Amino acid sequence: MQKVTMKDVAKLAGVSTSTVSRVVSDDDRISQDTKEKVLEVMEKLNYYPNSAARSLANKETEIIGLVMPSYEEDIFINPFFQEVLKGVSSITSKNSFDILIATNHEGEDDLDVLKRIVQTQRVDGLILTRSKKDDEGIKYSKEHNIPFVLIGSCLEYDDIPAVDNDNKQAAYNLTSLLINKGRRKIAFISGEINSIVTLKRYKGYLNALQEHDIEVNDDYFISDEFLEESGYKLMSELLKLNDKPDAIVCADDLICVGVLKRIKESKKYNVPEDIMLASFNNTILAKYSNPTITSVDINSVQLGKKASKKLINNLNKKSKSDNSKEILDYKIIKRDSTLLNNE
Amino acid sequence: MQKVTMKDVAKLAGVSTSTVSRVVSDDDRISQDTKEKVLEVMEKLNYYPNSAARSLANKETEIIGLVMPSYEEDIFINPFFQEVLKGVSSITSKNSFDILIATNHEGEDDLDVLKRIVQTQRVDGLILTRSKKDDEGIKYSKEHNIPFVLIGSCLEYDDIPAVDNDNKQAAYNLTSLLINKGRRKIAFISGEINSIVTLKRYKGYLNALQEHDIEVNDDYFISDEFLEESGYKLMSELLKLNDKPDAIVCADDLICVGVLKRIKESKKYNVPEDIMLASFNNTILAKYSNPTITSVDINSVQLGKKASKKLINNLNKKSKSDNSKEILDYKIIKRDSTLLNNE
DNA sequence: GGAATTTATGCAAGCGATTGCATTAAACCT
DNA sequence: AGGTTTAATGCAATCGCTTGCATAAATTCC
Repeated sequence: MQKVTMKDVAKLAGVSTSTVSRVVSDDDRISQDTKEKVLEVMEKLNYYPNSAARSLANKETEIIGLVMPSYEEDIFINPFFQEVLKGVSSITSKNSFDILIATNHEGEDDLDVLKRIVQTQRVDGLILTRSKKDDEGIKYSKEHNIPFVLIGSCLEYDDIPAVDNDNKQAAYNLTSLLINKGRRKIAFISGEINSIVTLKRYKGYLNALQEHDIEVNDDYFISDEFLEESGYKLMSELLKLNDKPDAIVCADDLICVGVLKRIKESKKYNVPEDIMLASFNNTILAKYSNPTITSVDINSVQLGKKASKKLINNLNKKSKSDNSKEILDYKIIKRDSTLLNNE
Repeated sequence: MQKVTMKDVAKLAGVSTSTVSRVVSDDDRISQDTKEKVLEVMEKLNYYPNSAARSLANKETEIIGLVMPSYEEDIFINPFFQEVLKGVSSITSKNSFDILIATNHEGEDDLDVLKRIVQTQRVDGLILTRSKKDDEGIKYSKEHNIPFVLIGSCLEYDDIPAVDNDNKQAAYNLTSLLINKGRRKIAFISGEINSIVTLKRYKGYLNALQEHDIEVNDDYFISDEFLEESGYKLMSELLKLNDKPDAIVCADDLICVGVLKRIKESKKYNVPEDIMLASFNNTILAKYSNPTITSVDINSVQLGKKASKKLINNLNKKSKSDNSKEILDYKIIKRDSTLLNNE
């Protein structure tokens, strides 16, 4: 079946394609009468403008790209991603944008994907997540003047549009909570070490230790990936130590769940009695694991929402773009993994 | 900065744009020499073909649309979705496709979204999920000859490309497992009642009861949505009954987790001693809840993979499309929610 | 060595929209 | 009434790429 084009509509309505085009984009130079007539014909013919032709002519796709770095191997399994997506989609849907999930094609690395979808002009803008140190994606986007918003932070530039939480402060508070429960041997287990969010959380953790005059034990800082298996593996390492930790701060729930699994398997230690656990992101995992896990609610859905709002705003106004950084609230959700019976 | 176009490449390489285009699409009519020369220039100029122009000319977008019905209010929160996405993305990335997440724009219903992204020619094909009775999306896609693959089943047509599990059999087996543990008062809690997957699972449940001469109690079949809160709410209903169930089959882990929460809050009943729980989808939730939940692993990632493979195959060959249905394995993962201590 | 193939490339017409500018008709002045 | 605005629409170029067909050059054949 042949697609209905603007020409068909124009002919049937007895106007030119320019007029149809102007009706579609609701140009106010068109008289009410013609507008109605054209709309009627459009309805009748079941006309939809071809989006490729449209993009080609006006250089807008009404698509925004969501980029998740693949160094988090199983990014698609971390509930954090899903919550961000949820937030993003709620905003894009209100603004007639669609979402393109950028995935690495065979042989591409992260930067390649980004380059590809931007240069081929598949998207109008980007939402970047999980930045790392000297993040190439951010650098590239900035240098090439590509509209984007970062969910997270960036150490190299401070004039990039972003939304984030105060992860350092959150980590400080989370660690302090453990310290206030009397723990002194606190480990920090993290994912990818170059991820900014990890670094910030680590810093907050260190600050808390220092502030309470607790000596930093190098054995207590280990990292791998943002995966459950990593948590499991890393916890095995910790259990080999002579001086085992009595509390652990995890950089992510998924990791924490792995840690917890390993502890349970040891059959020698209990959470929270022997080892307290505290984590980040407050995903559904923290809520339902056993015991439930104290976790920092970073407001992931909101991060997605704010980021897409900001991006869309910047896309719409052709003027100076808003390069500010927005800091969202966080909240430590206290659960059983840090709650002793006698409390 | 002006974008580099095919013209620029052509000029610098001293050839026509046709030649450049043919190099891009790796046409074998081009001599090795020119090919190399052109590629060199492309590299040098950092050329990427404009995807809108490309789509406009050849009517292909290399994007596939992933459609999740919004009646699952919080579809983006159900880990099932994420696992499917993971599977899909692993395949698309190997085949140079990108994924468009279709979300309802303001004022649109599910069918509208589908129509829009198809008619505006934003995507080459669709992956539909979670079909319901008289599913309009399927009907529309079929009637309009739109390439698509369904994850799930469809009662109305049997010649549509699909991948699914034998949910009826799985439910039968799952229910039988409970019966074999001596349970007779088995309830079935489900999401959206018109969802095909729910219907099939319900049928399997009924079959199991009948086969074991257990009378069907209408009070034991209740449904709402695919949400945790629904499970919570529905369980409250069940607890009001005089004759309370001693086992529950849930149509989805998310629901089950809500059910479990409600049971725990009652402080009167224990899982699995008083009430056994069995569920579907074997998401990360089932694995980490307390107690862990027996759940049917439906191989969600694989569903996503197979579906996208099938779709891409159908897109590539212009010949007769493969309208077969593929049934994937499932596996009941037995966990604590059906495991008595004395076993 | 010239006809017949084969191989490699270019020409130019699309693809289906948008948009600056020109045009015409209607409305407004004085 | 004649000139000037203003409003409504059309013309035609353009966006950047693909592709059927024509053409030119190189190769093969007898």
